[in-house]
Amino acid sequence: MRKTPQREGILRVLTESDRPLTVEEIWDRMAENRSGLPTIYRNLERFVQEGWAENVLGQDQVMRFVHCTSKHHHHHLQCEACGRMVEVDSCGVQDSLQQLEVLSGFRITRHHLSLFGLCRECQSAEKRH
Amino acid sequence: MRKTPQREGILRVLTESDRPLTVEEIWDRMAENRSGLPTIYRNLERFVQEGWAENVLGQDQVMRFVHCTSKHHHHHLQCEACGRMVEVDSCGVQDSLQQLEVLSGFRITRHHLSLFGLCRECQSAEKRH
DNA sequence: TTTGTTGCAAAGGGTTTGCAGGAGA
DNA sequence: TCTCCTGCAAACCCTTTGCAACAAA
Repeated sequence: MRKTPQREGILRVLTESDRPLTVEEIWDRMAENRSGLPTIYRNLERFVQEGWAENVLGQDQVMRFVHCTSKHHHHHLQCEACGRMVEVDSCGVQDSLQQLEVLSGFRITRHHLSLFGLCRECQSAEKRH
Repeated sequence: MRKTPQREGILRVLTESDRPLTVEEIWDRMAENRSGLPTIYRNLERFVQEGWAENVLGQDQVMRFVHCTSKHHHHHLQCEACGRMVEVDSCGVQDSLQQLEVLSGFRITRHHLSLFGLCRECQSAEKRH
C-alpha cells in the first residue's frame, strides 16, 4: 500500500484518539491535509481489512472507527460515562467456550466481545457527588 | 402496545426464522398482510427496545434482526456455513470479567458476545467430502 | 513510466419523516 | 371517541461510484 499524506493523516487521527470516531469526526480532525470524504471511506475500508482499525456500531446506530494497537485477537472496553475506549489483549473467554462447544454441538471458531463499564476516573467522579 | 396484524406478521416471521433477517427479507416473508417498509422499520425499533428482538450487523455490513427467546442476558451463536443462529442462555464470561476489572481498573457493567462457528450438521458435511 | 490514489460531483440506496386516513381498545 | 398505527410518497443522508487528474515508486 502506497504511503500518502491522506493515509498518514487518517491513521494519525485514529491513533491520537482515545475513543472511536465517526468518518466526519476523522475528517474534522485532519486540519491540514484534509482529504475528501470518499478518500476517508476508501482508506478506512483498507485499514479494517489490514487489521489496523476496527469498525464499531454504537448504541446510537452510528458507525465509528478505532485504531487497533494489536493486530492479534483482542477486545475493546469502553467507558459509558466518558466514552474512552481501551484495548484488552488478554482474552479470558476461551475456556468457557470449550464448555459451550460441548453444550451446543458447534465448533466455535471466532468470537467478538464488546465490553462496557466505568473507567477508574469516572468511578471516582461518581462517588464524589 | 396495540395488537395489529402487521406487528403479528413481523413477529411471526422473526420467530419462524432460524437466522437473522434483513428488513427486506422480513417484508418478503410477510406474504399475506404485507406491510409497508416504514411500518417494519418502526416496529423493529420498538421490538428491539422491548427486548423482543436484537439487531446484528453482519460482516457484509448489512443490518439484520433476530427474535430473542429470552429477554434476559444471552448471546447468539451463528454457523458460518449455513447461517443458522442459536441463542445461548448460559453466559460463561462473567468470571473472567472479574479478573479484567482488576487489570483494567474499569467496573464492567455490560457486555456483548458474538459467537461464530460450525454447527453439528455442517461439521459432518465438512468431513464427508 | 507505470500503476495506485485522490478529488469532485453525481448517483445510489437503505432508512426516516410528514401527514392524512384507518383501526385498535 | 380517542389515540395509536399504517401507508404512501417524498425527503434524508450516509456511502459508494465513475472518471479524469495526480503523485508515489
